[in-house]
Amino acid sequence: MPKRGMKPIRRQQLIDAAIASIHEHGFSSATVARIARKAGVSTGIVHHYFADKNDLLAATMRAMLDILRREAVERMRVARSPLERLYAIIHASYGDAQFGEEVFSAWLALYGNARDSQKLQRILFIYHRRLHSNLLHELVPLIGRERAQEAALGIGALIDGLWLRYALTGRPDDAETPRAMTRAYADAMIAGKS
Amino acid sequence: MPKRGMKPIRRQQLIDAAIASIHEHGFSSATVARIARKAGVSTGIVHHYFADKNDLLAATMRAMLDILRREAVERMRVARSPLERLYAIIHASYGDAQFGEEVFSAWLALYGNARDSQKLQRILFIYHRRLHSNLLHELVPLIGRERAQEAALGIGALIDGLWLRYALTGRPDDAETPRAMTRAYADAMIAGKS
DNA sequence: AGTTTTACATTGGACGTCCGTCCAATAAAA
DNA sequence: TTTTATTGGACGGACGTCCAATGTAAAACT
Repeated sequence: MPKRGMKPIRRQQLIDAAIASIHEHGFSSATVARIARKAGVSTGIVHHYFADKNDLLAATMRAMLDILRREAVERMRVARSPLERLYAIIHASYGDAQFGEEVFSAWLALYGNARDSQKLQRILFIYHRRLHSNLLHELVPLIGRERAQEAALGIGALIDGLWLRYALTGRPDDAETPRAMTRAYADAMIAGKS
Repeated sequence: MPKRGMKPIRRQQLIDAAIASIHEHGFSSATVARIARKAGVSTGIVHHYFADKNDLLAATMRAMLDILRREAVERMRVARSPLERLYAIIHASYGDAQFGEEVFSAWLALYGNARDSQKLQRILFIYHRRLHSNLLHELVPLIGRERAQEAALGIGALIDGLWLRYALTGRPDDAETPRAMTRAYADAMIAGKS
């Protein structure tokens, strides 16, 4: 069975299995054995492709962020104005790819357990900084640097908050409602006084 | 040393210790032994006052929600109009008592690990339902039932989102900024068309 | 008031379980 | 023959839970 160049395939399989496991039984029940079994491989293989369990978890989180990033880049490429690019970021933040229920709970679980590991904390910090920076970049030409700061904070928070609500109530099929609400909030922040 | 009626005292001590432990070393490192040691008691006592570890965790979460609830009730008692009561809910949601860094990370950790336990999930669900219901009750007389639904969802989400940001960046000293932003959002939702 | 009894508080370690990690062995492709 | 992929179990450690033993304050009794 063994062929060469299995590395990227197995890594992806294990990442997918990790997401599914966290979703099904929760973070603390997502053991190496369970993840391996769900991926259809033995437990030993995990440590052949990842340094340890935490490394797999970090890779899982990075993979989720990468989906998000790629979708945002793609959508911003075709946008032609700051407002359009702002909408693109908002649209991508509720991207279909990550609007699956599985990715939801996995993301949330890693959120809650980030304090355990320096690595996870760092990845999370990068996500926040990038989202804020992207929002800020489009907002500044619209409303100036000062008000853009607050607007970026608010829009980012609303994205996370709506996300959280949908993650917990488990209604991942409807991505357009939170998108429209976030756009409306952005409009209000842009039009609003001070 | 043992006196009668230690039950409420020890329970509170253990709950406080649980919050502190989760904050310091993360959720998965908050073992029964560590919590007990931080409370200054032996490990056995934990199972004398709580059914098991999960029961202690659930009680911890309930205690945090109770602080929130009491503060909201207190503030709404003196409010005289729907808008004032809406502001009271918003104010209480960033209450000083729970704006401590410790409570922050504990809350977040329990969020992320809610899927493990039916109990935690239920408590979290109750919190969301209550917040939404309270917001809705004050919004309906202002903008009608239909638009109130969306406004309540958005305000609740913004509260959670801003909370999350402050929890992760760890800046618990400034409670007034998120309050003002949430009030501004509420104003926009009330004034806005659609 | 002094003594006994009762009920509770508390300890600290034993027990069984489960987990992450490691490793020797095997198998297949190059 | 060499390299890579993969297995499955062994190992040590950590954790939650349980329990027998001990100490003490309060109540009951004489």
